[in-house]
Amino acid sequence: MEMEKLVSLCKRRGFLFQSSEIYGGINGFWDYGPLGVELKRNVKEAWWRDMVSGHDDISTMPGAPQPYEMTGLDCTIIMHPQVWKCSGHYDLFHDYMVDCRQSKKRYRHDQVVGRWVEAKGQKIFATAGSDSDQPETDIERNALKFFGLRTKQAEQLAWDGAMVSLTTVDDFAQVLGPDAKELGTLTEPREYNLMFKTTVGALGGEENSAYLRPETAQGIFVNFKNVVDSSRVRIPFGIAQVGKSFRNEITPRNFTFRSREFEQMEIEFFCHPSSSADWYTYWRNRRFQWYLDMGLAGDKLRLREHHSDELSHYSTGTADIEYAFPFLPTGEYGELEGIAHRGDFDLRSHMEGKLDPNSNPLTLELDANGKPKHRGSGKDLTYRDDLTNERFTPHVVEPSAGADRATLAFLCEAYTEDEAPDENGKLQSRLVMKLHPRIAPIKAAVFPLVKKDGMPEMSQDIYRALKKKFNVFYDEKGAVGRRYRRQDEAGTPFCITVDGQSITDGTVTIRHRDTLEQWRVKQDDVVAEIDKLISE
RNA sequence: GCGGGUGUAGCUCAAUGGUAGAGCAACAGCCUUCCAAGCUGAAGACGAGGGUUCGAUUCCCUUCACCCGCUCCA
Repeated sequence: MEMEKLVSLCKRRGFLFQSSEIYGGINGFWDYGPLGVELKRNVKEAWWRDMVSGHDDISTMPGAPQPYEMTGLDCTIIMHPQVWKCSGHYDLFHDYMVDCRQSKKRYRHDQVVGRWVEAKGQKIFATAGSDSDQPETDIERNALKFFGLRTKQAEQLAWDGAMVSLTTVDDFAQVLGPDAKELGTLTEPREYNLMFKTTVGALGGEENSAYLRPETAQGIFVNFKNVVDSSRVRIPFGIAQVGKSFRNEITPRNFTFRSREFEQMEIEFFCHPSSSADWYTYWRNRRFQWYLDMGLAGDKLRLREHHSDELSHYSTGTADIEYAFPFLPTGEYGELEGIAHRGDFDLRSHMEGKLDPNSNPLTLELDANGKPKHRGSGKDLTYRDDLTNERFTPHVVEPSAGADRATLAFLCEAYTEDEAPDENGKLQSRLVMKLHPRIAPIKAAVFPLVKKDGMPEMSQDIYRALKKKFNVFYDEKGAVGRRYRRQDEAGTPFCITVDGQSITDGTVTIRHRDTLEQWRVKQDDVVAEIDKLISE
């Protein structure tokens, strides 16, 4: 399937539009149209229903170590800036970069080092990149090469001062980039802030800076104590949240796959350290099965367990659920959801302060003065099991899913071109979105076969009866075959048609989107029949 | 961020330095008793900004977006 065809269909039928399209669009932002909003809502509601509100707190789920509780949360997009400092996002997302126009390489501004040097009457700042093992040697070699000198002519280089960072240089016109042959190929340092920055308060300056969350997870961690204190949940339990997150992706691409504003469906599952590995396995398998149940099947969907050398040392497991999106090269997969065993990293970070992710065991990251780099809340986020009287910092298993990515995968999987017979029995091409009935935007369409003989009236009665429970669509215009085809493109799984026989015996036909089969049911049974068909 | 490509109606595509055409879709009617493309009618577009020109959708510059390849991806 070619991606352009799906993009075209999404726009034509109102699944997805480019954001701000009348102004030329904005890179990395997408809008859901009338059909798309229903689809995405259904995806999110199916997730919430299956993971949270429909979860059985009493029974032991297959594969789970024991019964567990699930609860929800909806927290703000803007939080205290310290949240992101302790979580590690602030440091990781905040860099000044310079690009070399000639070598196409990109460097951290503060990690490029160099020396002022003069030869042949010209003074330049020769540099070496941060990956250099011997910066002094590399700087000299680059300078010699630039001036067209041999190694034995090194005495012609008149050095001015010691090796310093590029941050001390204002005029880039005299800078020789680490991999450049000419001067002035480096761009001005640009701030790469992967978090969206905003200002709180109408008069806010820099000290009032805040960030749009790059993930929903941290809101759950900082509310962990609130939930425990207010809801009578006991460990093990999970807190779920669905909501928007924002990341300044460097290269948004591939339709909605890498968007700058996107929606996450995340669970933070809190458990005793001794059972966290079992819970990790449970969630990994549970989440994989969910996508299978929702219609992503075959070898396009896979569960990829990270190798041990990919893992943080505090994690005993991470797995990605991946889908072979049509815009990716053959054999490559894109991430739909990551399930991570995160140990006690997150709760400890918000108690103690930003932890050094390279330390083992984990310790606070300190600044140049030996003080904590980012101070934590100081609040006690440990948990006391009042049956055993044991106090511990819970471990966390995090199934983190992308709502937009899941929606996109369902759209890709559903897109089907097949053949169906026309009125003469001749096969004609057909475009059909084979969406799972649970997520289909429209559950059923109701048609009078022709617009006379009482068929519209009977159809409208059925439409109204269905509308009380489902999103259904009524259409009486044009040839019935065309109406079927329109619903096929929207992914409507069932079409109900009132024909001549309906008027005499009170039965109507139900047509199945994928098989084109039709069968008759009594008018009074239509709602129950559709309900049954959608729930299957 | 770099290189290449593409931007004309809702979609797919034409043509042109001198008022932009078509097919399909959509809309209003007509006709139709089960699987798109029957009849009639009306409607709808040169991504944005600037320049050259008497005149620019066309030539030039800038910008925005999309696609491909690199780069990046906590």
